[in-house]
Order: sequence, then structure tokens, then C-alpha cells
Amino acid sequence: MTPRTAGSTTSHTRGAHPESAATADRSADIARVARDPFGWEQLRPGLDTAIAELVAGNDVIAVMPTGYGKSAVYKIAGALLDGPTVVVSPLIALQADQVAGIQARPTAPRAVAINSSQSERRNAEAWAELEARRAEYVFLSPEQLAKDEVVERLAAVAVSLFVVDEAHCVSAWGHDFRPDYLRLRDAVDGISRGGSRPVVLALTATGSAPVREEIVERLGMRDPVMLTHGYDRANIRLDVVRHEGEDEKRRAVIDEIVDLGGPGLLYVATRKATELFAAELSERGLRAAAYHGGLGAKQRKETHERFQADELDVVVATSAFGMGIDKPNVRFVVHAAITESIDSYYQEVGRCGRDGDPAQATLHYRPEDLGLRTFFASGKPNGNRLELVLTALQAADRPVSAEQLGDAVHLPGRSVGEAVNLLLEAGAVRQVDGGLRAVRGVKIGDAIQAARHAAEQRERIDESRIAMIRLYAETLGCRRIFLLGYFGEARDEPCGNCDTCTSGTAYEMLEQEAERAVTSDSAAFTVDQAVRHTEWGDGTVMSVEDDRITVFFGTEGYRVLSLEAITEHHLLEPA
DNA sequence: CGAGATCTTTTTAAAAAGATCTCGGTGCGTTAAT
Repeated sequence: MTPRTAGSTTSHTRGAHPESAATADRSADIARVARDPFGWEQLRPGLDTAIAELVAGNDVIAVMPTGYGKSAVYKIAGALLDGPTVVVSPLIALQADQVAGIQARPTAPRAVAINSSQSERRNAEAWAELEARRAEYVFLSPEQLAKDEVVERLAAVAVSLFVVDEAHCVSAWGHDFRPDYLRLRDAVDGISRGGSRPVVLALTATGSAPVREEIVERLGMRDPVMLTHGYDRANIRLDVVRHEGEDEKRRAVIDEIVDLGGPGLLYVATRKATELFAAELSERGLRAAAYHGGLGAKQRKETHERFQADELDVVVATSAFGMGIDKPNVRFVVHAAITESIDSYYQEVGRCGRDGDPAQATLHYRPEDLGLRTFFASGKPNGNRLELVLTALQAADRPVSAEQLGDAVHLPGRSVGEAVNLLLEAGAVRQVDGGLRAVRGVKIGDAIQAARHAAEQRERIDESRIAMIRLYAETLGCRRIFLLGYFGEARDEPCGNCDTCTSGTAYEMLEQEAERAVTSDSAAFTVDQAVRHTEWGDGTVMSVEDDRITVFFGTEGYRVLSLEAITEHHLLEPA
């Protein structure tokens, strides 16, 4: 399941020889479509490769920073492939922008969106355009694609390209928050039933190896080509500041932002904190606004637009602010609280310094802040609740909607949804047209145990992701070496642009490790190597240091193992 | 799990310390009331 790699250094070509006539024709086609309807004279490295692979019929997962021009991949490949392009987009606001972006070029193929914010009539028109082959691109949410009717209609129009934008959502949201992300594979299968299977493209701005592999697996991608570009953002300075007390941390955050000016982003953990910080920053003379999911759509849009137009210095936000922001001159991303994973942290940090000029990323760290992350990570499968929900479903003689189910068991919608997701994952419940249905012949006891098991595994993985960001915050080594290592890019030289390099501990750590390395044998393991642990089963080596290695296990998450212990107890062997 | 609010107890009887409670993020879609 490991994707084939075609990164910036190791260019990958498959099928026809690069100099063959067919390939030459193809790159001429790509250049022509890029120029003619879309107006791009030159495509960035990797984009043309991605398009060529798709046009040749190969699935592609592309990991590239926002602002790199990822959307060109599906715009051009979609235009070249015969048949409409489905683009799965997580936010309706984003869909509107994406459609507008294509429509802004009068000669580009037509794009439509189908979602609940549009009138029924508008959606019907979109379908009609698609079915009449007047529209090439259709933007949809995963929830739309969970509907059988939608999938059937798409199967009938012979979709040629299936794109999952912001594909990290599959792994980040699919398990609990937006479970329909895990059903996209069924949508691809359903669309294929109409004829041939569409080529699948996954796009994301960040993703560690486990996240990328989960995307590939959950989407059912076939032998995909992986393209990564621009992980190292050398112009972003990486600092971590450790704090003892909450008040002292808050003052330090405010002082730093006032000092930095703007434009920049301040990420905080709670909605309330966005308001508090925004108020205090305003008092200190900055143009600051709060942003979180609880605000009205109008206000959110306005804040977004004001920031984009340089009318705000700082947006103080929860993780709600981010996707769809494409502002090159963001000068800093400051975190007043730690995130739940390195993946999220680097994604948020990646929003500054896109213009290549120096930018600042500071994490204000208190170990106590990890508590909130642990709280969010805990699934807490309540046996009672699971049993209640499953019994109700088994008793029903026809599919039940989530809402009917909530009424039947007298539980808040949220806990019902949580239970349902676990039962779905455990295979005890199935989503069918019209609602949920219990799978026949499954014993309640077995189902609940399986659901609990699924929840516990998930929890272990989430907690190991928290443990990794904690290691980042607490490391004395070079921050960049650590970050890039997490994303699978080995780097030996300290970066010179982070706090540990400045303080010198990064160099001390390297020396110490070099000394220890004399007595240990780290050469036995390499990054990306498949290994098997006596207790935790199969895993992949994520990073190798001189005295320890980090391994990602499918059932446990990230584990740091000392080489001494591995050797002594024969814990790990190549798989 | 931890912070902040609120309630309860203690003790330089009006304020402070201690105990208990509550809340915390991400968005789709559908629907009911204006």
C-alpha cells in the first residue's frame, strides 16, 4: 500500500519512455490547455508530472503547499480527460470560490457546485448542465456523495476524474466528525458501476506518511504515484517558548504579536480565547478580529476578506480558520496553545511566508495545554450507549435516520452519532439508502466489543500523535530536523533558523548522539522500512536517530523505541 | 485533563481559602419558525 514516490529529487516516470512520441504529444497537450483556457505560461515543477500521470490513467496523490497551484492539476487533467470531473471539497464556502475561480476565465470549461446552500432549482440546473455535458467540473461535499441518488446520477455521466481536495480531511475528520469522508471509496466504486472507473487524485498541503497511507487506503487508490513538493520552508523561523503559568504565557503571546505587527495569525485552543485575545490586541492598537466556527457565516466571510485585503493585522482563530486562505504575505503564525498533532501544526504554520520572505512561527508551550488535546482525543466508548443504539437499530424493520434514532434512544444527537460511527467501523451497522440498518446476524456483545476495540485503537493513535507534538515542543535538537523527519525527509545539518540552533542545544545534541552512536547500531534501520514488533505488530520506521528510532504502528500509533531495548529484547525485525 | 466560574467553608465576620461544577473544536445537511 505504500505509494510510489516521485518527489522533487526523484522524478518518476512510468509507462512510455520520456522521449517517446506519445509523451511528447501529451506534454504539448498539457501546455496547450494550460495556456489556452487557463492562461498559465509555465507550470510549477511536479504539476505537469501529476497531470501526465492522470491523463495516462494513473491515480495520483500530490502533497504540495497551498498557493503552489495544485488546482491546476485537476483543471487541466479534467479538461484533457473525456468525461466530467468530480471535485470533493470540504467547505461550501470553498466550493463557491473554486467555481468562481474557474468561471473567471471565460474560455475555461464550465464549473458547477451542488450543495445545500443553493436553491433546489440551482442544483437541478447544475445537474442538467452536467448531464448535457455542458459542465466539466462539479464540486461536491462528501455528504452529497454519501447519497445513493447522487452517486447513481454521476455514474450515468461517466465521470473520468475523481478529485479529493484537502484530502487530509479523510484522516482528520473521517473517523468521528464527518464520517462520510470514509465513505468516499464507496462513491468511487458506485460511480465506476456506470462503466469505467475514474482516475483518482488526492490533493493535500500536508501529511505525514501514515496520513498519506491512510488517504490512499481509505480512498481505495490503486498503485498511486506520489508527488511531494515544498515541505521544507526554510524562510520560516521555528521557535518554541516554554511557559510555567497561563497568565505569564498570555502576556508573552500578546507582547510577541504586538512586536511582530502583522499581517499574521494567532491560533488559540478555544472560541472564548479568540475573543479575549482579539480584544486585548485591539487595545494594544492592532487591527485584530476573532474567528471561530460559532460565528455567523457572514461575519466569518467578512473577517476572511478583510484579512485577505490587508485590512486586518491579526486574525485570532481556532482551527476553523485556514482552508482556502491563500495570502502570500502572512508574516507570522503564533500558537498560544499546542495543536493535537504535528500534521495540524505544520499545516497551520505553513500559512505564513508563502512569498518566500522571512516569516515567524512561534509555539507558546505549556505541558498543561496537552490536557485539552487529550480530552478531545478520548473517544470514551460508553457500552451502555452503544448497546442502546444497536438494540434500537436491530429492532427497527426498516432503515432509520440518525434523527429518528436519537428520538428513539433519548440521547443527544452527538452521542448517537459517535456510537453510530463506532458501530459502522465495527461492521455491526450499515448505511443504506434512507438511513442506518443493523447488519444481520451480529451478536450485540460481539458488536460492542468490536466497537470498543475500534475506539480504543483510534484513541491510542490520537494520543501517540499528541505525544509526537509534545516531543517537538520539548526537543533540544533542531526543530526543523525533527519536523522534516516526522514527514519522512531525512536531514543531518541543523537549520540555523530555529531557537535550538540559536541557543546551540541543537549542535550539542548532535555531538552527544554521535558519541552514543559509537556503541549502538542505528544503521540496522532505515526510514520507511517495514518492521514487525513482537507485541505491536506491523509498523513503518518514521525516523532514525543514533540511539533510538520512531515507528508508526497501525494499531498503536507512534512509538519511540531505544535501540538498546530493541537489541536486548529482540523487539523488532524487518517485516 | 485543566481553567475558570460558582458555591461552601473558614476565620484577624468580610475576605480569603477550599471544594465542586461545567465546559472545551472542526461542518455538512435538513428543517422549522420568521
